[in-house]
Amino acid sequence: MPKRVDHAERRNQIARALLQVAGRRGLHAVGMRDVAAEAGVSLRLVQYYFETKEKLLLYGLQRLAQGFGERVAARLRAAGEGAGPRAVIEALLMTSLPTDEASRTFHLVYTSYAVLSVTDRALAGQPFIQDPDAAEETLAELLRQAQEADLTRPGVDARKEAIGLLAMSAGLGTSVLVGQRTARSAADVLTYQLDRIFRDGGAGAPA
Amino acid sequence: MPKRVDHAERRNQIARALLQVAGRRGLHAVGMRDVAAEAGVSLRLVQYYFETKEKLLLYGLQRLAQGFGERVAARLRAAGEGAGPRAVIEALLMTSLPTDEASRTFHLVYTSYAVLSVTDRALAGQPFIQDPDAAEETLAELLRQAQEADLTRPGVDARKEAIGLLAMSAGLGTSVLVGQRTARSAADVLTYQLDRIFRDGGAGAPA
DNA sequence: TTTTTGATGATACCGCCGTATCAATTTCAT
DNA sequence: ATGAAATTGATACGGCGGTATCATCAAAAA
Repeated sequence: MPKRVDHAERRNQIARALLQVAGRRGLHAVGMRDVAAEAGVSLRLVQYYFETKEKLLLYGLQRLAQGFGERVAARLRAAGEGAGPRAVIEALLMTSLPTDEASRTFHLVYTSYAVLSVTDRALAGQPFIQDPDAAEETLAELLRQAQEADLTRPGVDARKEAIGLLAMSAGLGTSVLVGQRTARSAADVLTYQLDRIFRDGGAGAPA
Repeated sequence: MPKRVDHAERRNQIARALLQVAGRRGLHAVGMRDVAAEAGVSLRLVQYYFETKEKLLLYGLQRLAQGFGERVAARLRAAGEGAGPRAVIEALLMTSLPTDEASRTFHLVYTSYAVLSVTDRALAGQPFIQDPDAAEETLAELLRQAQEADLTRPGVDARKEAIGLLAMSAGLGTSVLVGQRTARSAADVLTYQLDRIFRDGGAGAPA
């Protein structure tokens, strides 16, 4: 009968616009009108697909996390098939560092969301304990596997290392974002930690 | 001549009010009127001491960093006089974790400032590379001293560890803030790292 | 007591932002 | 073509937030 349009695709297009503007001018400075303009669409249409701004933000957050997951997966694919635990862990940690535009936006906007979630009830729900929790679990499991394969040095606590590494990469990401240090030096610090955890001879062995 | 009032004290009072409101409702939600109400003062007076909101924010940021420094110093004093390098480092790292109301506010507001500084030119200046840079330098120097005193395990890179520890404590602080983990478990992770860096037998030795 | 400074009050301007309204118009599968 | 869905347009409301104005009152030092 009528005009058929992929609803989900439109929503993603608009959410993408939201993240682009947020990455450029900061999430706090993003208005509905800005999103509409960035998406090349009328303000009315943004209201049409997301009745309220809050819903738009929520959906944007989901898309942001999803995009991050896809970038991790892509990096893993690029690392080859039977990549060892260290390569997987490296992919996970390095992807969150603000190197290119995508990861920069991710880090900035994600941090903005995190700050908002502390005080705003609407965002305080699951979205901010779900994804990081999953990452922690994944990383801890990878470290445990590495231990069983005798790839790690003695005295390594898988869970504590997982928590520490994720926190460190997040903190490093922020320092890169604010211009305190380069992405390169941040990556070096992470590599240093991995060299400490893993035995010599693995991928990306120490100098 | 006329009524004499401690100008600096009034400014601090107002700035304190700003930080209190920011810690409660988030920095993004703080208005001039809120600050005035929190300080028990008229809106007009806030304009009187800080002509513009931007100046108020800048001054608030300074006060925030200053308050943090004072809390570190206090914790050091409490740790005793001739505290070893590890105790000093612990004081530095643990103070930034959101345990009580003061440190919680510090972390939240400081992170908000950091996010803003990425996109807003007014805040993008020194204030965000100055203090963290100083902390990094201090920490690196402390680690070097510990190395010379043979208190550390072999293979420790003082600077990389300094950078890593600061980033980790910042990241852990955020995860505590958003409710992902407790301050206690975050502290455990930091202790674990210090146990790894320092030889056994120092203050706060491993179990 | 006068004079200078601190402090207040009420109020308004202006602009932005989220939201709402409603009619009009384009697009397409049937 | 026709009818349902998609999309737009113009526009407005109400609220809030930073800033400005100006007159006024209080206080304390000279």
